[in-house]
Amino acid sequence: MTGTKIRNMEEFASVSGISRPTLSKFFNDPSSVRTSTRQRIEAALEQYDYQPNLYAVNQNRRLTKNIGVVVPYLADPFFAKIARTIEEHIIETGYRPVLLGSHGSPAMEIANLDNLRSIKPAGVLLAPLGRASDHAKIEAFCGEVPTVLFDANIDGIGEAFVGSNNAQSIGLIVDYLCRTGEPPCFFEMKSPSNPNAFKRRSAYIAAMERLGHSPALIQAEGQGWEFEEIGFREGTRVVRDRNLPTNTLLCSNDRLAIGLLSAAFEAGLRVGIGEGCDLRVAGHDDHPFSRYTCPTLTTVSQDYEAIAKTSAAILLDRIESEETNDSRQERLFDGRLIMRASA
Amino acid sequence: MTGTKIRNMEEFASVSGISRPTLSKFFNDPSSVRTSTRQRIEAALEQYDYQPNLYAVNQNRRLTKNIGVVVPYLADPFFAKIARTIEEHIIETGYRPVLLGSHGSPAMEIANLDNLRSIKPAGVLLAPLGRASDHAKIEAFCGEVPTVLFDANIDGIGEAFVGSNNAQSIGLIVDYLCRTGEPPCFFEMKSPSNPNAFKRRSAYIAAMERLGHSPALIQAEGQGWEFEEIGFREGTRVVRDRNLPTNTLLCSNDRLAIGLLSAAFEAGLRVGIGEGCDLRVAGHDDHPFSRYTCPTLTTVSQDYEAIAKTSAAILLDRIESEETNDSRQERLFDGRLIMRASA
DNA sequence: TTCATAACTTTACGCGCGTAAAGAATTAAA
DNA sequence: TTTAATTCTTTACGCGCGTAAAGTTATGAA
Repeated sequence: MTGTKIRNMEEFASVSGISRPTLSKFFNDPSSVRTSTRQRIEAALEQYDYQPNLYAVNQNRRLTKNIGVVVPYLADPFFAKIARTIEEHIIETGYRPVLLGSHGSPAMEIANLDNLRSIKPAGVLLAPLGRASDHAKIEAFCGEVPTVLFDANIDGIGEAFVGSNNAQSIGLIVDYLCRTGEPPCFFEMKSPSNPNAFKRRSAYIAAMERLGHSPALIQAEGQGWEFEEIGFREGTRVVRDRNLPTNTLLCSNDRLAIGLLSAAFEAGLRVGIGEGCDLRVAGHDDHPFSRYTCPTLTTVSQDYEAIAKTSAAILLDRIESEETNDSRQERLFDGRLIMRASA
Repeated sequence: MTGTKIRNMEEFASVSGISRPTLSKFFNDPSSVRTSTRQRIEAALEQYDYQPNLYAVNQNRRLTKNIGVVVPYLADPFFAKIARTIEEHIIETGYRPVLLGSHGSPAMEIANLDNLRSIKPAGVLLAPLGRASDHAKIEAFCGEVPTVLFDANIDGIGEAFVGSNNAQSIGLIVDYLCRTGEPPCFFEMKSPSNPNAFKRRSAYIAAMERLGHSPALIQAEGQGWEFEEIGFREGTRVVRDRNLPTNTLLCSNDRLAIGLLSAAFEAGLRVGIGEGCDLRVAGHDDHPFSRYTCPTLTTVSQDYEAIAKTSAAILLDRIESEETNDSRQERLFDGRLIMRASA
């Protein structure tokens, strides 16, 4: 890149001594040209500053190298982290990730998909909002664009689903809590927007019954994605009323637990496993902030890496094999117990 | 949208009875055609499902309607929030935001700018990493694409800078802390990557001297963007050594404070303003999680909304007036004291 | 050396749209 | 009603690249 700017592929062809069709092949897939030719082109690229015009390229390709990544809420570090991991895997394979957040709004989720449609993505990785999502429109989108769902499942929609094995992970922490103290009651939202929440509730009930305990649910009012706020509000109420059936609370997710811990702290309750503690609190997800709560939060970590890697791999496989799938696979990954100070 | 799919503008012209050049004008700027014509087109758009091919459109335009938004770290809720606010303002004005995070890596920051270059953005809003950034390459980029910096300034680079008035906001909280208890010492990173950190340090020193106190700095070792971890580590050390010059700590940002609070909690120190408290801790930024720390964190909130709105407005103004600016303006917004329980 | 094959060059067309130019139709003002 | 200004239609070209077809050159095995 000695600075000489090249305006188009024609011009680059003349300065590099390679014909334009060959250059076109090269830019689409460097390995599709002879090694000696590739080296000549790469040498020329060192000298001249040229890259194909993205818009001209994509206009003539039926499907682009873009891959949409849509998550419910980008300001949630959990989704920011998993989205980032997915992005890395996509880039490695030579595709271009396009990251979009829906900010908890079903309308924006659909708007994001519409926006993606206009950039003709090769495929989309979608973590849907869940119950609030416009299922019909998402299904229509999946009919047009190869889409793999992750994190939250919608039955039958998309090429595949990749997520956490809530039955296993909740079972894991229920076992742990029962083994080390009083059986937990389950702290969740009354009308959660995420399908995982329902799975976790069922998994909690099943685990409790398996161990011969009777399940108990504490359900917080509130809508939307301000989970900490909801956890704090309901936590304050629970602590004030002091009519808990047990001293152990298992939260449906870490963000609720963060709010709950804050409420317990304000009320002067000691949370933890030691002597003199009033309450045990556990979460689920291993949220990035759960290491810094007071006390640090015992939780179950999802296998981010595996979920990100697998969902990207399945999508790319579907894209490159071009086969319309008949078998919609569901891949679930086990959680891992993260023991900290809160339970 | 009765479902009849239209393949291109030509086809839409024939079914709508409007000539293609007029349609082209309409899609570029609906107000550029007569009202009656616009209504006929809009009526046709209701019936037929058509939208111009994004790639064909942008190929022929010198500059697109894309606006890049680059932040240092998308997994930081602070940046996620301000980026979101900026996105909203951009969408309102009919442009398309393209959100990119640099994940703390200067190389990725440059890669993001290179990626943006290839989509020919009309302009870019950039919150640079700061000291670690490749200033030369950023400057070169700003020479090609109208760029407004926000959050972190790099002297002389870009069309403008929009950020917080650190002198004011730090002064504000130093005043408050001195008024209500012991003068604070300043808790920060020894080699911070963000230019705001230096401004805040200077502002702290200036405020202390103005009030006749001698400033004291506590500088945490550590690199990168894991501020909570760094705050926790250094916090643990500080608490263990117990050689603080004062019982009040002002943290350079909330994420350091979150780590510090966690360390204080683990060490059994009582943080807060009441009787029997060992320590007061304050932060800066009003991080989304600072409402849920234990105790809740007293801090200074940045004026997200104004920073987002103003930086977007200045950029759009520059884009639409097409004038190469000679006067690089810097706009700073005052912070607001958020009094909570920690100080 | 011979020859089949792979890889290349040359030529040419098309993608969907921006946009310029010239003439026709509409609108608003006189 | 006449006239001038807008706004439209028609026609045509170009953007930068994908890609097909036919001919040419390079490659490597026999």
